[in-house]
Amino acid sequence: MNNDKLTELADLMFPDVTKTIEDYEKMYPERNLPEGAIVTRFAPSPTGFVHMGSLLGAFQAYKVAKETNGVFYLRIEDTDQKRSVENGIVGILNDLKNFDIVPDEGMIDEEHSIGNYGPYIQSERMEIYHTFAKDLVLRGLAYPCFCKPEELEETREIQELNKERIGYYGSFAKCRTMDIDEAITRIKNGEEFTVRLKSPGDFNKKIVLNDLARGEIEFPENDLDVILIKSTDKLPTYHFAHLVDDHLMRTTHIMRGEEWIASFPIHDQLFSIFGFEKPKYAHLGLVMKIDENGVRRKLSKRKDPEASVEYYHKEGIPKDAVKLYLMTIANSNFEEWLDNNPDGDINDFKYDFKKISASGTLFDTAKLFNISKNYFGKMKAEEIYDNLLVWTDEFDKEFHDILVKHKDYAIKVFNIEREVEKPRKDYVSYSSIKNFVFYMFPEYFENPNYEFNKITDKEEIVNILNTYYDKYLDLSDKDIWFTKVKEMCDSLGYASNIKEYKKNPDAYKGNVSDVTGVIRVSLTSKTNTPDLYEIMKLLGLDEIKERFTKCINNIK
RNA sequence: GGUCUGUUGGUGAAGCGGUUAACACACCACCCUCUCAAGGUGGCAUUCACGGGUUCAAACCCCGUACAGACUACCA
Repeated sequence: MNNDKLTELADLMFPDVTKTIEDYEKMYPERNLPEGAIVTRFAPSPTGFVHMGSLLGAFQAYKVAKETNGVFYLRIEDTDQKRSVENGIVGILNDLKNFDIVPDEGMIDEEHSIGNYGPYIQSERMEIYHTFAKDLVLRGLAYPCFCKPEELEETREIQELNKERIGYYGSFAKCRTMDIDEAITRIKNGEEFTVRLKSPGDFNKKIVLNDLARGEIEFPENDLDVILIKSTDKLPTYHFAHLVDDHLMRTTHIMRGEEWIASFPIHDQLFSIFGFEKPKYAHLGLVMKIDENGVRRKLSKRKDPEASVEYYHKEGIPKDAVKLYLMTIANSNFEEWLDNNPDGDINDFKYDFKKISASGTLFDTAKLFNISKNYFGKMKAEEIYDNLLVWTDEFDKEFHDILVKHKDYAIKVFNIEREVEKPRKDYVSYSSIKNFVFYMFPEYFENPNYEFNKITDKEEIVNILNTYYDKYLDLSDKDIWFTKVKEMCDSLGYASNIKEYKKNPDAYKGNVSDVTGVIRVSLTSKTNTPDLYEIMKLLGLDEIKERFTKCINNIK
């Protein structure tokens, strides 16, 4: 009896629909992929940048797809205009690219995409969503809802007051039972409406999610008549878009943040209603931080600079170091694997859904820095030079020019204590390098700020520098260099043997380290540097003389 | 209020009924040493949020409680 009415209603609600679900099934056939191939996606809003937590998810989704010869694609979820930003897609693409994540399919710039399952931007999939929604209306499983936000708010308040479950369900779902004729009339009158699911669920029945990361989770069935299509822009809500897009794009695995666990019953119900094959789900732990008040909370892109992926790019933390860190929080057995495969490539590590940590992870920059240090420790001087050139070109032009000008010299500087058994590990990022090497470049040594500490007396400093330059300076060999330094110590009343000095400190003015300290500071302005002999050799006799003189003249 | 998730040292965590409760980062001490970094050695949870129970035996199983978090939007 109702069929004609239902058809009239459905046509009225979705005048733009010209195709059927069948048509789309044909347009987007099942992917022809090898056995076990996993199809994943990253589906951000076009906000222009990627949040650390999102990157972690994208990183894992990408990794799994690559490992199984599957597909990783980028879908833009722009159904909420408030979240959209100009050039938002390109920004996201860049952030991903900075971490070597290049989608196989999806958007490639603000307007274009690659792949056969598009459009990959939701605002262009309007008719598709409407086709699916219309099907539901025709089957009596969705209906127009004319409730105003104020009315909804009212029901909510009543529910709160009576301590009832909050939401649009059962007798609270006013439009659910509306007469079709009335609905038709109201639509014809131009009234705005949303499209709601007529949920067949029973809150007293249970469903189970078999989460890849967490095991079985039990829920009551969904009985909320959730909104599928919004009223003003006719765009779908996340829940509906998830169903339509992930089905049509043939996504096999949904890897998303744990904030989505609670809406699983809705999603599961939607897939059931359409009889679509259900994807597998892995809900990932959130990335947290401890804020100023000592409270653990979700990393926020507004408050925390380190939440933005761009931050690491600017800091010059090598992307591979960040990836190593991400992997350690993604899979808890990764660190052990790395220990056993010190030269192993991250691509050789096998991702394991069971090793996803369920609890929210505190973002630990100290750990990241440590990983980065070790990473720098393995790099060759030439590599550092090349990468630093790229980094400075973007972030420190002045330093960039100096590096270009003194290429060979700079590489030698980076090579101090590098290609040896136990290379030094002090660089944590490209941005930190300048602080470690600036004094090696005359351009940065025009007005040094000397940090003398042990020996501070001007006359003594002058005496040491002059004596050293005149009689003991010898760079022909490291042993000879140090022997000479010690000889000078003896002649000036400093202990050349530290153990001797410790036994009887009062017998001396100080010890070798105090004396080399003076030389070190006069040459570099700093008390902590790499091997002094190496530095002096690189600086050369002329520069040493100049710096000694400068020091003597400038010291207060 | 409802639904769900989580809780092992400062941090990330291993553990899945019998362990001295791995490992890594951080921290501390000592050693090495021209300074620093690195490296070496050792220390750092008598105890696994708490309270009951099951058991010869529990961080691991069961039941409560507490705390933290997520969702409960015409946001994703």
